[in-house]
Amino acid sequence: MSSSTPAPRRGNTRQRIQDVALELFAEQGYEKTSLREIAERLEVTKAALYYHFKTKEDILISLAEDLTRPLDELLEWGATQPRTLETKQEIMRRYGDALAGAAPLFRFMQENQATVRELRFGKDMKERMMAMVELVKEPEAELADQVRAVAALFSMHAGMFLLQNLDGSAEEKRAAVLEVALDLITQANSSKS
Amino acid sequence: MSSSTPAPRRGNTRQRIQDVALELFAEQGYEKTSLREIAERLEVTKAALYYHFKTKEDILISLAEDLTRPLDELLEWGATQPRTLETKQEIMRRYGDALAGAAPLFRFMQENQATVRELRFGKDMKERMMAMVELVKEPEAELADQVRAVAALFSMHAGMFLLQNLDGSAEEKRAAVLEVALDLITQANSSKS
Amino acid sequence: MSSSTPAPRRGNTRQRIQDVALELFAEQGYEKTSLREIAERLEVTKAALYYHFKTKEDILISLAEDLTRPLDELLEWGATQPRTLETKQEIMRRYGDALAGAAPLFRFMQENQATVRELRFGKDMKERMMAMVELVKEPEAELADQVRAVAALFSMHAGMFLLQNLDGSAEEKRAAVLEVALDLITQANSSKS
Amino acid sequence: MSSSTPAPRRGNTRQRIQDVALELFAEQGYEKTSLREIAERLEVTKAALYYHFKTKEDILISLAEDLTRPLDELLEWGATQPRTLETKQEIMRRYGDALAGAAPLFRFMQENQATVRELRFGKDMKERMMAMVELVKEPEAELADQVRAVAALFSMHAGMFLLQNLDGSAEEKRAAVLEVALDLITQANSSKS
DNA sequence: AATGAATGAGTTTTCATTCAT
DNA sequence: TATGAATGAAAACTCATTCAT
Repeated sequence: MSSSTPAPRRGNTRQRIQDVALELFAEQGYEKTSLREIAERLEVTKAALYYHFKTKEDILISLAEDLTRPLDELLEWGATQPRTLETKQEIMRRYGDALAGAAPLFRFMQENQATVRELRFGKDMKERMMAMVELVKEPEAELADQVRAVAALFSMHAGMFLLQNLDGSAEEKRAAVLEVALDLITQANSSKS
Repeated sequence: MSSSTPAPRRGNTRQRIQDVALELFAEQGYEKTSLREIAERLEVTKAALYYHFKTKEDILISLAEDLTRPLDELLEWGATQPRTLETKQEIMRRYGDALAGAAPLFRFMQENQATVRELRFGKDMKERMMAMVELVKEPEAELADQVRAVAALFSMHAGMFLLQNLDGSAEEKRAAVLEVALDLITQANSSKS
Repeated sequence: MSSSTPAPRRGNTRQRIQDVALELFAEQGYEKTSLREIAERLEVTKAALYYHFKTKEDILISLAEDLTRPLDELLEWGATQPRTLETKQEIMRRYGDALAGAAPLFRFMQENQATVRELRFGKDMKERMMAMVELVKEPEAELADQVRAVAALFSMHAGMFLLQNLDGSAEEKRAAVLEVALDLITQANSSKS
Repeated sequence: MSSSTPAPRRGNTRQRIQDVALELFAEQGYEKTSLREIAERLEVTKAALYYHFKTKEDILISLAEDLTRPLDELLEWGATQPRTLETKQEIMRRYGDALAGAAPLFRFMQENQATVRELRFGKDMKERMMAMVELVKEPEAELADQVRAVAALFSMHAGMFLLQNLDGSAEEKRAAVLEVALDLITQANSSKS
């Protein structure tokens, strides 16, 4: 009603909870992070968290949705495109963007699979990955090419945490990762089966 | 067949604890698995666990060591070999064997990274991976080729859990994964830098 | 009389915990008293104790502070007074009052020295006693007179628990103890060194 | 049968247990000292302790007896002597010797009263002290003189732990303590009632 | 004279969650 | 939009003790 950027400490608590929770979950894992810790860091009481989220798991789910949404959008978009090599490459590019845009979240999901798996969309997670693979491989690809498609996707994940230790600028690295991934996709799609 | 007494309870309890623990940790994650659960499944008391392991974490560590050992042996072996393409390929092959030999353990480590990271050899885990990368890439490889080396290794991990859903026999799949990995290594080492 | 609900459970829980804890600690010792016991006697859950005190030790510390405070006040007061015999006698009198005012606490501290010693102010306890001794003896007193000062203080402690068995009214006994203590102080300060 | 000093590591385990136990009990208190700790320091197993003592408490009792014995002997001896001032002074001297001879034990008993009290001879402990008081005071002494007798005894205890911080050689200090104690006894016995 | 393996009962502590205000 | 006070359930861990060998 008044200004477009609302008062800094008003109504944004829900968001702040998510931010802090993600930070702590990512740092120490979901189970090792207690609501007390989150509340303390926010300087509110635990009970306040319950005003905004029904359970601890709900916080996690709300976070996970932020991650799944762009992924699902990408899957939807991909489904409507022609199954050309160009489309596949574009999908990989967009996948890379999605990853980069939600890096900590992605990292967290990867490092807490055991937890996330139970989360009623953990199965989904795997299914989503399989759906991605479907989108970027040839329908009747032979095994090795399927593996290449999988490898392309996972290389991008791996890029997120192992490549930190390599030298080169972040952009250079992203570019290199993408290059390799696109390469793999190209190979996977060029067999004369 | 021979004895009739309920359970011989020989000197194998320590081993049995490790087995059950691995099974449960892998299934539900480390933090969600309580010592009570482990003890119950073994039909001993919690206190018995503490006779064999000083803490819960100690159980995990003892398991992790079973995983790290073959990896370290491979790293040592690799360090003594000539840095030829053949060696690198052999390293990948052996890496695949190590992975297959300790599959549940590996899977567990991957799905519980957040937990394992704290474990004083979590850092090491990353370092070990970096050391592996060093072994299979060219000393002065350009970024894309470094990424290829990383991708080769991670593809093998990915193989362990995403490929379950693909069809084909286990051996076929292992072979396909290896093929792609070797391919990547070969490419990574064939740049005319 | 007024309300009919089981227990008003107002904002006095913290205080009630301290009361019950002191009672039980004094009766059975700190280590032998479990939080379960305290909680049961208060008809709250163990967790409620943890709402008010971060650890069991914290309860003990909070109690100990109630004892140390008057003592420290006395030490401060003593430090500002002229070092006359009258002052010293007044210090002893006040010391006696402090003792009487916190008798169960004092008794507890005395009977649980082994525990209290670790408590980061256990050393302090001894130091405090030494500071008291400093206040009531001559600066350059010879050994025997120093001992007399010590004896004066300790007689007052002894008075608290051994004299229970003697006959005579409580006041008579307190008076007798004080008489002896003042006597000792007087002697300790009358040597023509 | 063979030599008078038996083989150093033969049959003396019981004694060694007592030594270590006393040391640890004195340092950390009885309850805080676990049998595991004692066993570890002796480099035997917990079960070995049970070969020599039926329970943990038994170890404590065996220690306590070492303390009570000289005290009881002194009480007996005192009972057979004429009730003169000289006797009383001699009792104090002997009491001082007993204290010095079993210093750590005495210290321990003092710092763990809460525990020792339950020990079926804890009551006894107090009774013993009262018996000592009886021996060194006049039968019909007035209250102040009774207090003086008590103070004399307790000064000797106090001497054991507070005087550590005073300077002067150990002998000098013992002598000073004894002087004060004898003084108090003399005063206590010189009233013209 | 001692050990290896285990137990039962307990301990302190932590956590997610609730609810009246 | 929150808080203060509490709970129930469970966790990890410890301890004294036992007993077959």
